[in-house]
Amino acid sequence: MENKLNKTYDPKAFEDRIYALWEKENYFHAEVNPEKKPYTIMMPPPNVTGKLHMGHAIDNTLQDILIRWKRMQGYEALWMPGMDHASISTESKVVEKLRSEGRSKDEVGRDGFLEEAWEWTHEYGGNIRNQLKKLGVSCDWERERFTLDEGLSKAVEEVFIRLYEKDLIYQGDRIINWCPNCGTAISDAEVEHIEEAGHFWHIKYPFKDSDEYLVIATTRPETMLGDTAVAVHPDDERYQDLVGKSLILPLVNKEIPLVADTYVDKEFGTGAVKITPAHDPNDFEVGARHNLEVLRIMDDEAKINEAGGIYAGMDRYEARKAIVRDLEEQGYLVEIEDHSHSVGHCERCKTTVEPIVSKQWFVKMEPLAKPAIEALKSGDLKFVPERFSKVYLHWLENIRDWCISRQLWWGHRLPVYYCDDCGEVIISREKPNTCSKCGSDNLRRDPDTLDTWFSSALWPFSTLGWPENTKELEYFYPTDVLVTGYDIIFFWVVRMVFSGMENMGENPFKHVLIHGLVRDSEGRKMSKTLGNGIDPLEVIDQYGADALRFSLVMGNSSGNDMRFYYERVEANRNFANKLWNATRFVMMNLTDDFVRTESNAVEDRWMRSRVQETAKTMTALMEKFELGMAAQEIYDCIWELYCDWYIELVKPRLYGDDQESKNAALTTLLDVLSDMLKLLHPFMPFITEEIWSHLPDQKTALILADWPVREEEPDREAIETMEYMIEAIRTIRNTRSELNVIPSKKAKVFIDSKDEWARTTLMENQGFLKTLASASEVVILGTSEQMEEEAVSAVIEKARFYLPLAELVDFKKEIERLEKEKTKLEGELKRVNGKLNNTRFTDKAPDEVVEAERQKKAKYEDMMQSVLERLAKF
RNA sequence: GGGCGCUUAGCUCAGUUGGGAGAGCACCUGCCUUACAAGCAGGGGGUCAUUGGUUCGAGCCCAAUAGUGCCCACCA
Repeated sequence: MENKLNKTYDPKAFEDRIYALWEKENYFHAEVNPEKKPYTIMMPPPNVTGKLHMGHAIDNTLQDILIRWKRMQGYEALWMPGMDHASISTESKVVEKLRSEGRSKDEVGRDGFLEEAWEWTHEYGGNIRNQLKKLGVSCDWERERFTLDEGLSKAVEEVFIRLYEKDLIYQGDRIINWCPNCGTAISDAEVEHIEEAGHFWHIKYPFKDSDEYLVIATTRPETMLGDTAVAVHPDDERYQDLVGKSLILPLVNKEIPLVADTYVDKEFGTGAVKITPAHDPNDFEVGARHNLEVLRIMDDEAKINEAGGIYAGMDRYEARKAIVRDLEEQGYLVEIEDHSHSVGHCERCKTTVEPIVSKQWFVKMEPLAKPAIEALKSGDLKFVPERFSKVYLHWLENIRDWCISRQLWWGHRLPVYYCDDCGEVIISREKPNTCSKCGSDNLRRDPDTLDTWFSSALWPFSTLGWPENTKELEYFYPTDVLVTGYDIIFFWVVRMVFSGMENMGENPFKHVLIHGLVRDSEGRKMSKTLGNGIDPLEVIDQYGADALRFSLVMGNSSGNDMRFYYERVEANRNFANKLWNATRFVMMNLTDDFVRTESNAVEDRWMRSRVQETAKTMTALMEKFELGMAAQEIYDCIWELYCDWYIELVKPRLYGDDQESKNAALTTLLDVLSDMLKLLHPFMPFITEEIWSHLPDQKTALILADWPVREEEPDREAIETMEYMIEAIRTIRNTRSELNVIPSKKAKVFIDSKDEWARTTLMENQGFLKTLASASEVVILGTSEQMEEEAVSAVIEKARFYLPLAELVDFKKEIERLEKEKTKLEGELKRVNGKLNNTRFTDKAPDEVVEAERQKKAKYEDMMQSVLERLAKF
């Protein structure tokens, strides 16, 4: 066995090698195994052509921590990876590529385009996979799926058909959000509302049969070309007599009616609203109630169409200018008011979306939303942190039908056929040869594809083989936890839940662990346009994946955003280095004559107890998804307890002649190190596995090791002793440091104590005072002995130390220090007594709390007495 | 308009059944102590936004206020 570690921690030297080893040994693979309990996580599939960013990094780090931990706990842990075809995103990239080659979609045709898209997918599809591997993800690559796989496509088709047969999918002319740039309909969730400074144009609409007119206000004057009515509130006295009369639509010179509808807010503006059914969702509803004509005045590129008369051919903003100008020239424009309002933008390309009436396919949401709401309310589905369930509920309770058809080619094509002879709509798994109604063979498949989220909604079961009744589905579904950012709750979490409920009859995951965004150091969202994104791969290259992972987890709480600081990564790299060197230290002392030796030394028992304590605390935290706090636990255990204390405590034994004691110390060093590596492994998988491989007698890889929680009572006596010794060492160090005594200058330590236990403990463990508190000699003062006054004193509970540092002793300073200590103790005693003298406290507070206060009081009183005795000498 | 966060040391943040305020970084002092200067030992620094309430006891629970950020929404 290679027994040497390089002198410095260099993650690049082993991270790739370790990952390759895990992969080669197939450690990430999970199989249906009736002997074990399953634990399943579905990886949110990244866009196939995407590039790893900090969002992926935090999301996958959290999942990897959970899956590695559960694997170690003995679960059959499946982490299902895969990628998303990302229709709109990929399609626009391919279109862009064609354009750069001087070609276009129409030119290459549908089949040609899909060929290009597949090529693109294969070219870039591997990138993010390899980038994820750099991060250390232990997902089951053997099971990797793609949303356009044959199996997943079949699932999509099946769900579409089943929903259609249940009347939960329908086709209709409805107002949808149209992105003129992407050239497709998008769903409500894909619209981003941004508050913008705009205007209110107040416009006169004259009555046909009189000189009177109404003033309406609009933020989108160009839509007036499609006005087919003006509406007022039925109870509005101002307009009671006018309802039913006709108005002349300015510029267009068309007659339109004045209708009454409760949708109108009497208080808002003039109380009269222009109605454009084809370009506004509310107006569409009003139009439907009053049988108004739905007049579409824009084409798919948001240019005014033929219906717009002289404005035809103009872009919507051009038309707006022209119309305002013409209104003003013709005396219809009353006023232009500044007005700030929120405007919908395409979530992907940021183009202002145009509400347009269009024939599209929709999912009827209400019946699907109900079970999803119930899943949460019954406690079957839980958000961590809990507050996000409110977001989830609010969305579901106000949900509108989901527009699922997209005018794109890259995606799952609708299993819909139209008969060009009789107009029949046929939904079919296979392309029918003839029309089921008229027998014609003049059939045409719907050119549209489905919203990408329609397929990702099925991810938790489609990846396990649904609609086939596979053994994987039976075993791994429902999954245990879904990890994702809060920005994806509407898009994905909600849709997975109702899809799971509808198709599997079971909610797809028990817990949803929500994390926040990784922001830049100034708190801004990382974005391409701002150029403030930090590339995880660069961070890994510079500091290693373990340091990055730890930085994304330690000291963070779920659901909250975090700022990214290189300083933090550096600190965590230093932590890795610390562990590396601690291991090196242990290995250096492992000589050939080492044999495992049982140990009874108090510091060994103490260290073993403390690491068990850490293991138990971490487990409890991780069960509550408190990964940030669990990380803090192991960090402190390794750095503070093991490196700063334990290693220093046992050094004399390692350098001494007592081989048995040395072996016992080494045994403890190794055992504890081994437990700590296990505990740290989910968080820092690379360095722990690498170190592990250098430890003696390891039979399996660390990734397969057991989670080191044992049924063991902590050694109370060892803990009490060591805590006392640590306090003694700290107090002496303090005093020396205040006097600027360098460690190399040793001094005698006299112990003055009436307490038998304290005297014994300090004397039995005087070695610690010698090595860690620079004591040249430790001496117990007899009861009658008087300490020379040329000594500095230090007080702890049950004992007083004298350090005879003659030339450094300054009575004035000594008195000052004692007075300071006295003041501090007075404060503590005042607080403790205040509590204990309050009968309401002693009566009502729990016994253990009162008892703890009594013990503190005894301790402070003891120390106070010691301080006063010493002061009395001067 | 509705909802949800946040406000704790100079900076970034932890602090989950209410019981003596923490970490990392930064700062100051002293150490090249044979694992580690990517280190060691020690130190300074907080009326936990404000006000009121509940409680023997509040950073934590409740109410209000202020500042700040995010999400939702069909305010023409």
